[in-house]
This record gives sequence, C-alpha cells and structure tokens, in this order.
Amino acid sequence: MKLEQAIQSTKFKNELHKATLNVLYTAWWLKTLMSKELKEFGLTHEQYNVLRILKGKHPEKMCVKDIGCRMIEKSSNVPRIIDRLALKKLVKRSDSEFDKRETVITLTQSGIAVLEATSNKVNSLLENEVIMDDKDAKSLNGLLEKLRAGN
Amino acid sequence: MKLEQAIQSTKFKNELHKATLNVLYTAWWLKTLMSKELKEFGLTHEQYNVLRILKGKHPEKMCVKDIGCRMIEKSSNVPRIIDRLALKKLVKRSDSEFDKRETVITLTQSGIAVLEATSNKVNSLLENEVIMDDKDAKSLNGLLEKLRAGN
DNA sequence: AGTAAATACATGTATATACATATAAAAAAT
DNA sequence: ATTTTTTATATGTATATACATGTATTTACT
Repeated sequence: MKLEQAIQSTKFKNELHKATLNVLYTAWWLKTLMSKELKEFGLTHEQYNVLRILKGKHPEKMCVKDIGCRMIEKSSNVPRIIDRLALKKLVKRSDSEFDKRETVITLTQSGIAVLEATSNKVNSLLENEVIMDDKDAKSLNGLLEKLRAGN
Repeated sequence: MKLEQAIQSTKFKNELHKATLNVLYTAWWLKTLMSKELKEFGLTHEQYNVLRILKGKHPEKMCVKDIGCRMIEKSSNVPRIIDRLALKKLVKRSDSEFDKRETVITLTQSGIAVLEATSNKVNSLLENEVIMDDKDAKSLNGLLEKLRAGN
C-alpha cells in the first residue's frame, strides 16, 4: 500500500518529509507483520530480539549492558525484558564472577529450541511477504544510512 | 552511524534481512531524535501525530476512527491519547450529532498554538539533522513502497 | 588508603502498544 | 418491527518505552 493511502494524506512538505513518515510507517508495518508469528510463540518483538542477541554469543554469557547496546531499540528496558524471559525459563540469570555489578545471562536449552522454531517461522514469513531483489535492498541500505549520516 | 556499529552485528542473512533491521533501526533513530524536541513541549510522539492529523482538517471536527486510520502506527490507542490531550486542554471532545456512537474531536486555540510552536522546532531539527537531496529521498520512498508491495 | 566519580543494574511512574472484551448505537436481516 | 450483526468507542490487562532515581560495585583521583 502506498503511503498516501496508508495514512490518508497527500500533503507532504517535500520528498524528505515524506521519506521520514515512510520509514516510520514501514517500521510499524514490519513489526506488525512479525508480531503475528511471534504471538504464536508467546514472544514479543523485543523478547525475540534479546533471544537472538544471546544466540549470537551462545554459549557465552552476556551482561545486560552488552545486550542493550546490540538492541535495535536502544531504550528498551533490558532488565525487565529478561525478567519475563527468565520467568518462561528461556534464559538463565547468574552473577558475574569478574564484576559483581553485572548480571550475566545465557540461553537455556528451551530458549534455544523456542528461538529456533520462532526464527524459522519469522524468516519464512518475511521471505514470503517482503520481496525485494538484492540490488534494491542494497540501495535501500545505502539510502537509510545516508539519511542517518548526520549522526 | 552504520547499522553494523549501531547494533554491533555484522552477520546478516542477506541484504534484505539487513534492510529490514535497517528500517527498524532508522525508525527508532528518527523517533528518538524527534522526542527530544517534543519533550520540551510535554508531548509524546503519538500525541503530536494526533494533533497534526486534527490540524489537517481544522476547524472541522474528526471522529476517533478517522484519526486512527490516519495514524502512522495504527494500533495506537486513540481514545487514551485523546484523553491526555484533552486533559492538557489541547483538544476538545464532543458528541457527534449525526452518529451518537461517535466522539468528535477538535483542536483548541491552545492546541493550535502548541502544535505550531512544536512543529516549527521539530521541522527545523529535522532539517538540520536529516540531510538528503530530493532525488535520494524520492528513491528511498520508492524502495520503501517496493518493500511493502506484498501488502 | 580514603574519597569521589563512574558504571551496571534494578525499580518506580507515566504513557504507549497489543490485544481482548464491553457497551451503546446504527445498519442489515428476517 | 424485532432480532442480529456490525460499527464506534471505551475499558482492562500485560508488556514495552521513556525517563528519573536508587543501590552496589568498580575505577579514578588525591
């Protein structure tokens, strides 16, 4: 769906203004799409993100801060996301030996299994619903990074 | 900042996978940027969105549903966002004459003033921080719409 | 060594999101 | 005309976001 239809507006200050709205809308669209699969596994978007980050280092343990700085949405409250994952026995908390301020986290066997099943589903959903050739995807990546270049 | 640095990951399944993460990250980046200005006016991102939508029709009144379907994030809970705007006297609720199920909403004079001041600040922030020429912005819009084409 | 500053994490509060359900009014079906 | 269905909005609950504050531990300073 074109942005104009999606937000029922045709008045944009300029192409860049439209592009910022388009990025925000597309992100919401992607999240909504993924959430449908995640819901079946009882996971939220951010819980899934944390599990994937942990998997990247598994079987190494990761501290809360390291998880946080790898998250897509940095302001997420990692300790509480971990609370819920721990409650579901998908991750395990323990104290760091090196730095007693740190809490270190690792995936459980159950966590690995749930993540595997979930990411299979999510990935195939994305493959079916989000079609774009490599060349376009590359341009898109380049333009998004140009957009953020000020930072 | 490049995506790889932002989320400290270099392993992407393919360019499209990277692009979905890039869209999500860029949206978060944009929201964070704008929130700094909005905060000074005591507005959240979604409250600002509702005010802008109301301004587009002002002085016409709009019902909750019409506001909802113009929002960037559709799942936002419009009645409660309006609650908070009404509390701050930025919008006014009244009953619809045509359909008694509807609540209709309109900007107050104060709402117009706050929106004006806020959007001036937000727009100039975006102009300073988000630099992109018209041609690139146009390509970006095209690619984002291609990404969502399945829908 | 002792104090100050910084860091890692946890907690508290307000708002937002996601989703289920409730309520009233309007539209459709019979 | 009465019942059923749909629509518009509101409310309730769990989780997440945004931000401030608290606490323990480590690092830096003197």
